[in-house]
Amino acid sequence: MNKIKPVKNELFCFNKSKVELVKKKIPKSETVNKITKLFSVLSDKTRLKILYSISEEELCVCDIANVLGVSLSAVSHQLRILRNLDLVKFKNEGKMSLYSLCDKDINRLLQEYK
Amino acid sequence: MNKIKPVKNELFCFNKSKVELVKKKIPKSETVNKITKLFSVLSDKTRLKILYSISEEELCVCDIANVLGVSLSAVSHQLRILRNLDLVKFKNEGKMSLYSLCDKDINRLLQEYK
DNA sequence: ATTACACTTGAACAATCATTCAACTGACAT
DNA sequence: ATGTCAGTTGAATGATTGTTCAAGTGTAAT
Repeated sequence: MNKIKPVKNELFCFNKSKVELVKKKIPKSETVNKITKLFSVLSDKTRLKILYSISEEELCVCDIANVLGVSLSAVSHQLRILRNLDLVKFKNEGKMSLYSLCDKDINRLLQEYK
Repeated sequence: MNKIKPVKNELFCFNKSKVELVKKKIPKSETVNKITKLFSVLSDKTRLKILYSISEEELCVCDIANVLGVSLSAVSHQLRILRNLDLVKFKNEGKMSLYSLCDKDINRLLQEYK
């Protein structure tokens, strides 16, 4: 109690040579960004379930909403995010939009962790 | 403008039999939770870089902080999250804590997306 | 005992994000 | 042309989350 610690306690210790070596093993920031972005998209329950839903057959937005039990709007918002990452594709059929998975790697990943 | 739409616009369309079929293909909610939790942990740059740093050799917290260029405190907070998911293990050596990866699957995943 | 060191931890803050609501668009049927 | 249907979109809101700051451990050396 009442100890005084005037200086920021963020200082160095470290094994400099080891640190320099390890630094080289970290992927470049562009790669790190891409990976975290992908995992971030996969880290939401609604989006993950959407991907499972359309992994084998294409579905309209309304069907997806019914499968998941969430609102149309919520699904549509999440589909946009999935589209932005090129994880899903869609085609218009009459008034409906039919969505399907368009990334084989993702499908493999999904099946692997199921 | 000024159109009046009194009712909620969340209503049904859907191919009922298809919906019921697809519902069965979605992993049970416990599984979905586990998967999203894992991906969520992997979706942060700091945590991802920590995992890359200690994927081959164990490091003390301070060295990790120096590798990433972030504060000790930030690293420590993130290490706790990684510990909670059993992705990393650590041992005390004198005053230092040496952290290392303890999940082979994760290491494979990291290398695969690098 | 005291001090320094290598962390850990809780509270606070700002930023990000998922969902809802309401309005809008574009296609189709009448 | 009007209305309905399937979906999109923007704004608002509440929740979650990453970092910082400050204080607190526990170990080891003096």
